[in-house]
Amino acid sequence: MIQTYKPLTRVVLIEDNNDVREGFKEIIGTHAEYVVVNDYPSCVPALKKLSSDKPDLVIIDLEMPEMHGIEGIKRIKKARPKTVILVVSVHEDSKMVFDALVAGAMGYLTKDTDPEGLLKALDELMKGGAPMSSKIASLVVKSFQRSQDTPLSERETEVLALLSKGKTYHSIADDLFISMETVKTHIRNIYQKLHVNNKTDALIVAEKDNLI
Amino acid sequence: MIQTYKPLTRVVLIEDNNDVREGFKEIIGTHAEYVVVNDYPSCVPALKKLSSDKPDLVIIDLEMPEMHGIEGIKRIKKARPKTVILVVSVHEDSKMVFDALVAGAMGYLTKDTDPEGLLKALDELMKGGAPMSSKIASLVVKSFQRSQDTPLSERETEVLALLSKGKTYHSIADDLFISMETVKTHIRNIYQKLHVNNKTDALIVAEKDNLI
DNA sequence: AACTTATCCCCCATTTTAGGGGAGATCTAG
DNA sequence: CTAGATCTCCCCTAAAATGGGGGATAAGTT
Repeated sequence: MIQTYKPLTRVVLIEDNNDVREGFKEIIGTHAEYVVVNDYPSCVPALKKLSSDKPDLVIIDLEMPEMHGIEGIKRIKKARPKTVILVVSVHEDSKMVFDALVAGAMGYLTKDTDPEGLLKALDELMKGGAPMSSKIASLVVKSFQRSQDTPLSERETEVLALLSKGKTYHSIADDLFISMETVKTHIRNIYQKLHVNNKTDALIVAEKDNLI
Repeated sequence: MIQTYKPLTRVVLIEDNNDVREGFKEIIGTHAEYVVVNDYPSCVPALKKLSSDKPDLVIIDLEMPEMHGIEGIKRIKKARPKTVILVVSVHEDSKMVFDALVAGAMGYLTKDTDPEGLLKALDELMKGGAPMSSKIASLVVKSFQRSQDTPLSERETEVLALLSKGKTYHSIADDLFISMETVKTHIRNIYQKLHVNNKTDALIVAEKDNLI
């Protein structure tokens, strides 16, 4: 019998805790479509073996010795851009989550995920989805939403948003169909309300307070 | 018997297709924790009744007559910031999705979602999650990731990223511990590579090509 | 050897920004 | 109805920032 139909998904695990790693291996082993080709306690050996392991999917922890998982994700994506990466971490703080996604992770589970949840996430990933634990998903969605209590008026917010895209007063004026003088006035008022006196500081405050 | 424990979650439906709306009503009616206090074929009447409906959760379509769902979301969030909003739409294009999330939606389902999926999403929302169909989730996650094939070097990308935050050459130099002259050189090279000759255009290209 | 990258320097003109003044129209809230 | 906020526009001026041109050196890669 010739097996050409549906090749197995090659999985690599990178997780420094031996028990957790073995647990993952066992869980994934129960699923017929996945094969764990290798597992490592650190990114360093995993990166060395990338070209022979040829993983379709990497499950990676973040807090690990030798090399941080975020750095590992970057290097894996650089070497093999098509590899799908799933983070399994205890961290639920936004910086860690966003850094991981920016680095190239497509999914992010917290460690309290149960076996079924893990397998479901793998299936979700392989069909092009982006599985996330609920806290992670809400972090991500909230990152799109701006603060509801802003000192700025709607028009000012609009001007600040264009300013943040690197537009000059002149092009903001064109975009909003108003004169450059009006743009200047808005910006002066914005600076006053945000207690700053230049563009850079205004954008730092805007970023911090989620005004745009 | 005094009922103080676990008040029902008040749900409002806004969906112009009568069949779909009735379907949702029926599905949600099967769940003991939710009560559909009202349902509307348009945002306009829904907004008028907001203060008496007092919804904890609004399920809303996007393409509707009289007022677009995005605008409806904005107004609902403005009037009742704590209301949780779930979009159920056929649209899977990124602009629509991001506009909805920016406007204040916490979840986004496509219309092929089955009844169990809908109820699961509601539960997820009420415990602070952000349920999304898998295509939507992957759109959202991908929005964090930058293009893998950039003409820019790592350092140049770094400089461009700081430029995009509104930093001046001087503060970029400080941030990267290099001289301002070096920053200028990097920026000149960036402009050449991106075929532009000013900051605004560079950032437009960067945005379009996902370089930062 | 040629190329890319990252770093730094000079000169110079133009563009952009910021701060000061004021003013009229509209709208909202007290 | 009045006071405040918002949005619009104008004048003047000076400082800050940008961009374009010319280099150069050192490290690293192909």
